[in-house]
Amino acid sequence: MHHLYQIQAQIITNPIPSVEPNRIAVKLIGVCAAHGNMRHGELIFTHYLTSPNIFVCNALLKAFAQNNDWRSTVCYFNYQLVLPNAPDPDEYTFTSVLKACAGLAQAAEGEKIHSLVTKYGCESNLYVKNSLIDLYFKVGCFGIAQKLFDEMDVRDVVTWNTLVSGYCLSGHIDKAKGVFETMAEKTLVSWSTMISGYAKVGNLEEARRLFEEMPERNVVCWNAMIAGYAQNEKYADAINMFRRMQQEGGLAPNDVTSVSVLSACAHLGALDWGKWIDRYIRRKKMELGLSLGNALADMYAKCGCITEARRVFDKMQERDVISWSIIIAGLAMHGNANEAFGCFKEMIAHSVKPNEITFMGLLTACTHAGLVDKGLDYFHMMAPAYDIVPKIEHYGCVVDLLSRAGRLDEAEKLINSMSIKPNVIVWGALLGGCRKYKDAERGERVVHRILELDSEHSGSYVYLSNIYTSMGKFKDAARCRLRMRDNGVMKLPGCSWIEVDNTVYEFFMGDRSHPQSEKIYLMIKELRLKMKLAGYKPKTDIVVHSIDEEEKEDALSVHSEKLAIAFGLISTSEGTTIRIVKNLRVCNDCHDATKIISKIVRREIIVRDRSRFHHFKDGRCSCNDYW
DNA sequence: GTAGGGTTAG
Repeated sequence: MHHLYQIQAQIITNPIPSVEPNRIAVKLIGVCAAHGNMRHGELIFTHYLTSPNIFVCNALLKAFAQNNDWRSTVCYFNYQLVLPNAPDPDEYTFTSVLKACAGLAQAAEGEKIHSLVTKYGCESNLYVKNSLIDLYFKVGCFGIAQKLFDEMDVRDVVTWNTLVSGYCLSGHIDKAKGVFETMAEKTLVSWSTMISGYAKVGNLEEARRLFEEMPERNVVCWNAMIAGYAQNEKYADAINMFRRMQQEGGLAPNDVTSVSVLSACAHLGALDWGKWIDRYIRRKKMELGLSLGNALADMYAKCGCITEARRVFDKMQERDVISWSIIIAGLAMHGNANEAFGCFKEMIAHSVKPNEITFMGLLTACTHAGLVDKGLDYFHMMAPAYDIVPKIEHYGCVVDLLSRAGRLDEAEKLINSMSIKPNVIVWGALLGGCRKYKDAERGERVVHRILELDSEHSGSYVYLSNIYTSMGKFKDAARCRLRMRDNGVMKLPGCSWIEVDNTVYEFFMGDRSHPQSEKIYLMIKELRLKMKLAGYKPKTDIVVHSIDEEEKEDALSVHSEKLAIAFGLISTSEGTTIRIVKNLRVCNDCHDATKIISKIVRREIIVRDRSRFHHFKDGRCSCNDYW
């Protein structure tokens, strides 16, 4: 980048008489675009050129379009139209601006440009036609796109690819497949388009089949496959694909690959892999742009390293709403509510406008710290101050906030006053409060509302049966459980992960499938003995189905996180921090047990559950038992 | 000109 400034300075102080300034500007803008520094490219255009010609105008538009800055592309195009001495747009101009319009999915603007294409006689150009087809697909006008395609006398492979991509984007995957199969010539782009098309509709088997079948592969199709897995919650598959890419592909992962893999790591809590990518990024000196920086910060936050997340965030050159939202949500997950609020203030000071997701972060920060009124303040601030209409997720959070604090009346009133139809999650949050504060009457009412919406809501059945049991209505409780079984209701099985030596091990409740299972159970037995000596009493009252005390205790001791912790203890060296990720919320008993275990074995144990992080150390937890 | 990427309640 440095030499660019030198060249530029030289031109300004010492213009080369024989060279037209526009020619130099075209080159400079090209360099700026390649470096992603369009602020500078814009400067060259606006400040150092007295009479830009068509070449330099096109170079600018192309540069913006290349950097996905579609708004600027359209903006400068419109500017060119109204400027008195500006050159007329040509087919190069239109390809750039049509791409930008497609990116913005602006139908009205697109139609306006289409008419200009005709006016300036560029409609017979193949590039322009291909761009028009793409545009019409992206604004949802399949009919017009197909008609333009049908009317063409000459089509190239890009024309066909555009058609396939258009049908994929609009969800007409079968139509896309039909076109794809009739194509005489297929390029890497054709295959990648189909692969990502299948991935987008969740058909990973078909995506994979095409991937295995294709004659050659580049980074993009590997990325499409990895991203497909990551976006369909098959995070382990995404990472496995990434491993395979390195083993057999002979291709270097790029920033897009890293973003997908980091997202998978974040979801799995696979810190070792995440750190590996971080080192890779540094080794390859990849630029920490918005996407990559955000993905990296989010990975660290979700893997329990909030300090590291903050370090990445601070190092980023540019930060957008997403960056701020990630860091706020990260702090919230770790229970650092005040820091999250501080970050929000900082964000506003940097004049970044918060979005709905930012507020989710703030609200969860309040939930995890039990700051009810602060949460209500944020909730009521959204619409008037920031023009964000609260969505069902925000209501869910606030109902949760009120319910946990025992303000059940307010919570129920809020639900009944909602302009959106409350869903199972909102009611479920209230049900949680009813359980905690033993409000059986309200609880029954809520259960009925939930079962109206979802007859397979396992939590409701379990709750109802517990209520009946505690009231001594054993027959009702039994009937409830029977109904649950008859409806085929299954509780989501508890599952925990632990990463040891770059491998993610998965444990289910009562799991005995692990090769070291015997050792694990021996460890649990030993721990249970030591815990008893330390005065720990299992909280057996939460176990519904068994009667026998001994049996209840057994059921508790094989919760998946206990298995994962036991495995962690036998397979890592003394003093190492143990990191567990869990798909459900950690139960009361496991929470107590883990606190004591951390003291007995003198280890820090970090558990990420469904909603937050618990840092167990020396018999205490960072959540202060509020979760 | 056509393919691949980041944040969202329980």
